Amino acid sequence: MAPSKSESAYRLLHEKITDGTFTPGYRLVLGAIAAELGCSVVPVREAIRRLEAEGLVTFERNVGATVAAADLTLYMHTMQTLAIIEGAATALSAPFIDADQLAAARSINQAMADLLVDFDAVRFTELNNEFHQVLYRNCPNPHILELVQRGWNRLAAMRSSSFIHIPGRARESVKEHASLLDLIEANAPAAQIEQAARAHRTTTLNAYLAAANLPASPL
Amino acid sequence: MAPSKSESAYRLLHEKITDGTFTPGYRLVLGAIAAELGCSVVPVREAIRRLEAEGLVTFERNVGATVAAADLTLYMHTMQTLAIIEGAATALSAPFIDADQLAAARSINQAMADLLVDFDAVRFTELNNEFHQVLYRNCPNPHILELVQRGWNRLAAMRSSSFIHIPGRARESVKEHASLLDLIEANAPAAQIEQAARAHRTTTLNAYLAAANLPASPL
DNA sequence: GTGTATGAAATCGTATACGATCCAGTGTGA
DNA sequence: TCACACTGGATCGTATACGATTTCATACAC
Repeated sequence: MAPSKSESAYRLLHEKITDGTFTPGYRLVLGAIAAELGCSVVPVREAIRRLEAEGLVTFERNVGATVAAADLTLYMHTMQTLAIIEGAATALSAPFIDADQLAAARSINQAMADLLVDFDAVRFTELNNEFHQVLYRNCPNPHILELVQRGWNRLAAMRSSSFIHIPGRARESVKEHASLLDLIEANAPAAQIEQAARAHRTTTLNAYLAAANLPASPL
Repeated sequence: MAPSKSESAYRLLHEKITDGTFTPGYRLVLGAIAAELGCSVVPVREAIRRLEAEGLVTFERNVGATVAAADLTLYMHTMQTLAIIEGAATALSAPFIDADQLAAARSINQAMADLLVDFDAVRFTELNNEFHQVLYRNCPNPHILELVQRGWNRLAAMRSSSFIHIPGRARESVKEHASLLDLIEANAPAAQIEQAARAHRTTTLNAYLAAANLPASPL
């Protein structure tokens, strides 16, 4: 069955926001979106309400919706939250990661290592996303998985406007990934895996914070 | 200004779901809710979309919305997630907790201790909620605060149907609260506070899991 | 030149209407 | 008795319409 108009509108907006077509601050005008989709405003309103509840857009009564503003601080905050939740997701997923998945993760990480020679920040980021998502693909806790997804969505939405590449981090990142995979392969205790996964994201976060002359994250 | 109909509908439903009036599985019929509120269905639909995005209701196309189902597993999962996020929120808030707040927290905990003599589970739960919320009231990270709130909402929504009191936990809980407050008062490092806050919720969670003959949480 | 009133255009908020879809209960034939 | 097509009612999905609110440009007073 064809998706409902409301669903279509939701997907369209979600995609355009997360892929950077609509940058933070972009004004979402109901009528215009409805016209583009060839539908009325009612389904579009619903879609926007959902996006609002997910934190991707802000909504002001009688004024309208805009793509959620994202300053560096919010970016950091999101990274921080994501660090915590991702750590949990990875630890919970670890017992269910099979050999294929592990191999895929190693292969992605190798591709990232290869990129270090002739660096391409955009491609590196893509691979990085893939790597992380492979790890908790079969997380048994749908609630945590949903929170991780939300975190990544926010990051993606912000990245276009505030992404900075930090020299040297890429190399460390690849190493940290490898260590994490080793832990998982060795069936390390969940708490240890969680700690490693969290530390990895926190280290990245702190690199960003340092680059912006901000104090390091306390966690 | 009077809240919009959409906002009213949202608040009404949110409240009824979280306070247990509408238990999981309860069918939310658009027309009926609209009639009760004296408005049309359009604002009600928007409200339900928001609640759906927050995980409080499930929505099936052409069928309708129901209050999100909650089995014991989901309850546990939510507790687990909350443990992690709450730990972070508490740690981040600690540097901003002033003397008044600390005193308030101690006073609430004392009231909980007093309740142990002539136990009242409902009142104890209320105080427990208050205690936790005092701790991260001025968390500097709005994103984390939002996630904590979401977690509590889910718990509240589920509690009416699946709340179980575990004998003996109350006493330990009060002790753990006191230790946490001591750490905060002593300006302990954030990581240590986070660990204590997380451990507190995880211990509670594991008590529930044990009571249900389920394996303990790995984190 | 600065600040304030005014009005029109843009946009939002919601009611109403109606076709589309689902569901439960009924009847029919094997 | 059971399986299955049918049908009526309940409910959802969306278009359209219009009043309400905001915004911004313009005109005017000081």
